[in-house]
Amino acid sequence: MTQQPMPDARRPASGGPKAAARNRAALIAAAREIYAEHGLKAPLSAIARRAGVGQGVLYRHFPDRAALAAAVLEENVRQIEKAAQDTDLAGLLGVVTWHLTESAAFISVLHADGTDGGSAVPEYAVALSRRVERALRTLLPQDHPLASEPDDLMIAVGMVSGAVTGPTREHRERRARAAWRLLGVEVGPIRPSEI
Amino acid sequence: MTQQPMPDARRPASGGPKAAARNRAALIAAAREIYAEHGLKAPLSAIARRAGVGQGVLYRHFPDRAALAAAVLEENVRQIEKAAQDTDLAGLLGVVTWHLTESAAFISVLHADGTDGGSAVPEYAVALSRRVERALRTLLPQDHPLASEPDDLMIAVGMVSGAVTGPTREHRERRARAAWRLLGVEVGPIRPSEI
Amino acid sequence: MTQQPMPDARRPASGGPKAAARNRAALIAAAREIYAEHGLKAPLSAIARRAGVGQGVLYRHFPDRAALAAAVLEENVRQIEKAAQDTDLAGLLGVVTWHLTESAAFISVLHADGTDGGSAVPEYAVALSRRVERALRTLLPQDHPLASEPDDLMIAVGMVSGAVTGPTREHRERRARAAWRLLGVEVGPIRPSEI
Amino acid sequence: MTQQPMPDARRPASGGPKAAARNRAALIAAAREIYAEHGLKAPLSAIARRAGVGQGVLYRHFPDRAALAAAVLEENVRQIEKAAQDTDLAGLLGVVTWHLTESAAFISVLHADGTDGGSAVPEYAVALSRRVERALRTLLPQDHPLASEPDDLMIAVGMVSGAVTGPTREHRERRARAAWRLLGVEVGPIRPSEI
DNA sequence: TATGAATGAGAGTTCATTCAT
DNA sequence: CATGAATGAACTCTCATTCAT
Repeated sequence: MTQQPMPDARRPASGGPKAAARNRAALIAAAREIYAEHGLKAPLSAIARRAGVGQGVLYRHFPDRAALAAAVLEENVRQIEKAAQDTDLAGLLGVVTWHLTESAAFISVLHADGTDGGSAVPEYAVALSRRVERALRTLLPQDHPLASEPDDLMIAVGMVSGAVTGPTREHRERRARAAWRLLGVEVGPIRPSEI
Repeated sequence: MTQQPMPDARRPASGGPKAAARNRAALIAAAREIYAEHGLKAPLSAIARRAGVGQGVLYRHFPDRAALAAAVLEENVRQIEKAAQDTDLAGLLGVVTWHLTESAAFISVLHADGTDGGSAVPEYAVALSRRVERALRTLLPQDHPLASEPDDLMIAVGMVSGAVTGPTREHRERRARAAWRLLGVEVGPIRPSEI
Repeated sequence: MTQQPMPDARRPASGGPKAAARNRAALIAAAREIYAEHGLKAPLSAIARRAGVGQGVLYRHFPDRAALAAAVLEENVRQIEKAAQDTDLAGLLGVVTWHLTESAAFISVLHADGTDGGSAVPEYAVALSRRVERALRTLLPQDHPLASEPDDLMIAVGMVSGAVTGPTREHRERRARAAWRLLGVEVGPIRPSEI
Repeated sequence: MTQQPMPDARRPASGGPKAAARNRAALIAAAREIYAEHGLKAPLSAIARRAGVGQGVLYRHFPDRAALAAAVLEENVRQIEKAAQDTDLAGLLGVVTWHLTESAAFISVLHADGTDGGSAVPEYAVALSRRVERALRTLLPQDHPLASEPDDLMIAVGMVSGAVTGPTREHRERRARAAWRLLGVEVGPIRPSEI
C-alpha cells in the first residue's frame, strides 16, 4: 500500500553532482521557452520534459511554481538592471522592450497581476516590477514626458506590453515600436542587454 | 395499482422551449460574472452552478468553451456597435474603455491571444476584434492622430488594455484615463452604452 | 496545455442518478473493507477501485479523506449508540469489542491519535470517541470497577484495542476476551449490534 | 600542468572505517528521534538529514526500511534484556513501560503488526517481541496473576501499549500507570534501564 | 429537454531507491 | 566509502465532457 518503485526497473543513470548544475540551467532554459510560449501557468511537467529531466529534479531545485518563475524572471530583471548602467533611457527601454517581445511571462510580471483574472498578485512579481521601475527611473530625466506624473512611467511600459501581440517576434517588435511612437517616446534598438 | 408511467413524478422539470431561452440567457449572464471574477479559464461547472442549471444544459447551448466565451463577448461587441451609432469617437472610446475595465475576458479579445499564453488566437476573438475595429473606424476622422498609420488605432486600444490593471474598477479606470492621456487622445465618459 | 480528456475515448456509461446512491454505498462499503485491512491511511484510489467507480466519484461524494473516514466510522458509532439502548453494559462492551476486532480504523478512532506517530488528532476522531464514551457511560453502574476513576473506562477500552492483534478475526476475538478477563470486566457476546 | 588526479581535491571526505561506525550510530540515533516524533513511516530522507549523512550511507548500512527499524529497536530490546538481569518483574515492567511511553515505534513491535494497518507482521518485530517475552518470563513467578494462561503476559503488555496515548510523555506515563493498576499488576518506577 | 452523476486523463507533489562522481 | 542528485512510480485532487434517466 506504500510507495513502491518498480522493483527492478531499468533505472537511468543519475549523472552525479556535475549534472546538478547542468540540470538547473536546463530547467531554467526550458522554463523560459515554455513560459514564453504558454505563459506562467504552463504545466510544470512540460518544463521538466523539455529540460529532459524527471519531475522530481524540478522539485529538488525549485520547491514550488513560484520559485521557478522567480528564477527565470530574476535573470531578465538582472539583465535590465545591468543595462541601466551601460546606456541611457532610450537604450534601456529598448532592452525592456526586447524582453516584452520575447516572453509572455515577463509581460505578466509588469502587469503584476495575471491579466487573466488576477486572483492574486504574486509577491515576487511585484518585487520584480519594482526593480524594473527603479532601474528605469534612475535614467529618467526630470523633463521627460513620462516624468510628470508618478505612475506614468510604468503605465507606459504596461501599455507597450499591451500592444505586443502577434505570432512572431518580428510582428511583436513592429507593434512595440509603433506603441512607443504613439507615446512620443524615443526608444533605442530593441535588443537583449548581453552585447 | 399496476405499474404506470407515474404521470407527474418529480422529474427535473424540463420547462419546455420557454426555459431554453431563459437558460441560455442565465448562462451568459453567469459566465459574464464568473469571467470577470476568475478569468476565461474559470471552471465551466462554476458557470453552470451560478446559472442554476445542470452542466448538460451548458453543453447543449454551447458546444465548447469558446462558444460560450464568444456568446458573452458578442454581447459586449454588440453594445459597442450600437454605441457607434449614437456618439462620436471620443464617446465610443469611452464605451470601449468601459468594457476593458469591466471584463478581463474582453481584454483578451482585443489582445486577441490572451497575454497569458493562449498559444493560438481563437477565431472568434479575431472576428470580434475586427468588429470593434470597424465600429471605431467609422467614426475616426481622417486627421485623427490614430489615423495616420493603419494599425495605430487597434494598437492604441491594445495599449490601453495593457494599462488597465489593478484590483478595483476605480483603479483600472484611473489607469485607463492616464493611458489615453499619454496617447494624447481625447476620451469621453467611461460608461456602458446602454444609457 | 490545458486538461484535455482523450477526444473520442470510449466513455463508459454514466449510470444516471440512480447510481449515485448505489455508488455512495459502494464507496463506504469498500472503504470499510480497505480500512479494516490497511488502516485509515490506505490510498483513496484503492477504495475507488474496490468500489468499482472512478476516482472523481469518490471526490464528488466525499470532499476529502476525512469525510470518507467520518462516514464509515459514523456508521460504527451509530450502531454502538443504538446498542446502548437495547442492552446492558456487558452487551454493549461486546458490541464495542466486535468493532475493535473488525476494523483497524475503528481502533485508531478510540486511540484518537494515530498510534503510528500521532501527528495530529483528527477532530472527527475525537468527536466519535466522545460519543462512544457517552454511550458506554449511560450504562455504567456507579459501583462498576471502571467507574472509580474518570479516565478508567476509556483507558480500558484502549487497552483492549491494544490486545486485539492477529491475522484472523477469531484470533483477535480470543485476545479481546482475554483482555477483558484480565481487567475483571464481564463482557457479553462479541457481535455487531444489528441483531 | 598536465591533468592530474588532483590529490587533495575537495571530495566529500570519506573518513575511512572510523566514520563508518560513527555514521551507523548517528543514523540509529537519528532514526530513534524521528521515529518517536513521526512514527515508523517517517521519510528515510529525514533520518539521513538528521544524522548528517547522505542518503546513500543510510542504504549502505541498512538495506531497507525494516533493517533500520530493527536496528533501532534492537537497542531497546537489549536494554530490556539487560534490565532483566538487574531487577525483579515489577522493575522490568517499569523499564518496558518506559520504552512504550517513549517510542511509538516500540509499541508497534509489541503489537507486532502496527495498529495502523501493517498488513503483514514483519519478521523482525515478531523476533523482538519474543525476546521481550522471554526476558519478562524469566522473572515471572509461578503464582503471578499473568502466569496462569500462556498468552496473558504479552496480552497485558499489549494492553498497556494500547492505553499509552497522549501528546506528552507525562500524559502517556499516567495512562500507563492506570493501565497496570486496572490489571492489578504491580509496576516499579517507569524509567530507562541505563541507571 | 434538463439534470447532475460518472468518467478518466492529467497536474501537482512526495519519496524510496540507485548511482556517477 | 560517502555524497547527494536523479529517477519515476504512486498518490491526491480537479475538471471537461458524456450520458442514463
